[in-house]
Amino acid sequence: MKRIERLSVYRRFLQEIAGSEPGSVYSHELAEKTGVTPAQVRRDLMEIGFAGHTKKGYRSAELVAAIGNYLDSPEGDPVALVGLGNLGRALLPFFAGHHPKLKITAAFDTDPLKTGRVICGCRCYPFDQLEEVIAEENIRVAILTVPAAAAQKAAGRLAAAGVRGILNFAPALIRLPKAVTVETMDITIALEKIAFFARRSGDES
Amino acid sequence: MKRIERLSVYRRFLQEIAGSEPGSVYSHELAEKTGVTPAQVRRDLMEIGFAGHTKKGYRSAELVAAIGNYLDSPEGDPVALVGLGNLGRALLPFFAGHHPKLKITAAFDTDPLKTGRVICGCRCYPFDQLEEVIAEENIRVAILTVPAAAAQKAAGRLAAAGVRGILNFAPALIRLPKAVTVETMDITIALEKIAFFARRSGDES
DNA sequence: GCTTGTGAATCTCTTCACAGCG
DNA sequence: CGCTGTGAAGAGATTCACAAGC
Repeated sequence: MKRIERLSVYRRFLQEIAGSEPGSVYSHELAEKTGVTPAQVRRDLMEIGFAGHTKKGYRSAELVAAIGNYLDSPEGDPVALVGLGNLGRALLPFFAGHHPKLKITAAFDTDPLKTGRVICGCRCYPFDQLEEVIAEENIRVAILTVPAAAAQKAAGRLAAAGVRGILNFAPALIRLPKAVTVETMDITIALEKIAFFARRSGDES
Repeated sequence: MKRIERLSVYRRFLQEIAGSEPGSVYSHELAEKTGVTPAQVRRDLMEIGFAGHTKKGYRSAELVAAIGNYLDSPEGDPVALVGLGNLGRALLPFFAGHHPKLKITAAFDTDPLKTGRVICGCRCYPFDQLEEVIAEENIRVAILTVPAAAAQKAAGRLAAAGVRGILNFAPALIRLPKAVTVETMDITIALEKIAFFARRSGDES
């Protein structure tokens, strides 16, 4: 559902301007600043049951709260990071302290040189302890940054351990029961797509 | 267009199994292995004008060639990497030598400590030389891994320098003339979405 | 005049289902 | 038979367009 992503984007924009604005936004402002149409903004907010006021728009602070109420789990979600290669290690500082509800609290790797440490406030465990730690910390969300060949197996273990959502960076198809949400961010495929469209538009050379 | 992504995925699968297969694939095999429906596979291949043979499926080697012919620019595309923070540096080894058509050939950063070097076969330039190097190497595709606050400005310079497609990792809306393709991979928003669905399914605690 | 809220229309993408063929 | 190719139906998501309210 794309609406969920848009709601995140609306919220981020509202938080960025918080303080320096009159307390309300119109659908066309929100739309303009987030790259969608005004009708879409209104439809999205309607869908989560948030009402505005004719002529006065939507109260910003309340809207942020409403979106948070809709999207976030109240206590926040601990996140596991599986795979401490280049990409995995780069993601740790990306999230460290940046998000109020999502925190990477445990990382896993098979390489003993990488485990036992604490990086960016995140404790690194050997891969063997995956089930144990996930159960202990009640982790439901994971980021997967292992090599493609190891992805399906790791994902299966995550799901079996209780994880319900996986953000997968490995260029591999992951097959899991549909109760588990898997979103694959495949950088190579995204680049191939972009190169394709880049070639299409304004082809000169 | 999602079809482009699926074609990339089909190709990758076919390349992975190349050699260890009978030379042909059926739409249902390809579908099964890439997570789509057989009808979709047939429709996609039809759309790029690749014909199979009733009862014998699609010739693998020719299909790979047809997809390549459709997707790739024949000479390959040099890619610029803008921003050598944690994420940018992690992407260099990710691509180094892994893709026959897409190679990161130039990287840029404002920090003089990071420039002047060659990392993973990619030369690092100061940000000032962006226009110059992009013109010289005829770069059309870029990956943007600068902080959100710098993203719009950097994207604008890239577009002005001739870049036609940008893969943006900065959590920021980028506004450019529509002749430039921008695809934003927003990790935070993807995680928020996954956490949302993770909470929805199998909610127990 | 300006907004929001929303049914209806539209557009886009996916799947169905079957003719045609080896 | 079992498979491809594809028109037609279907499902989703987006936009239109306008009533209602300030």
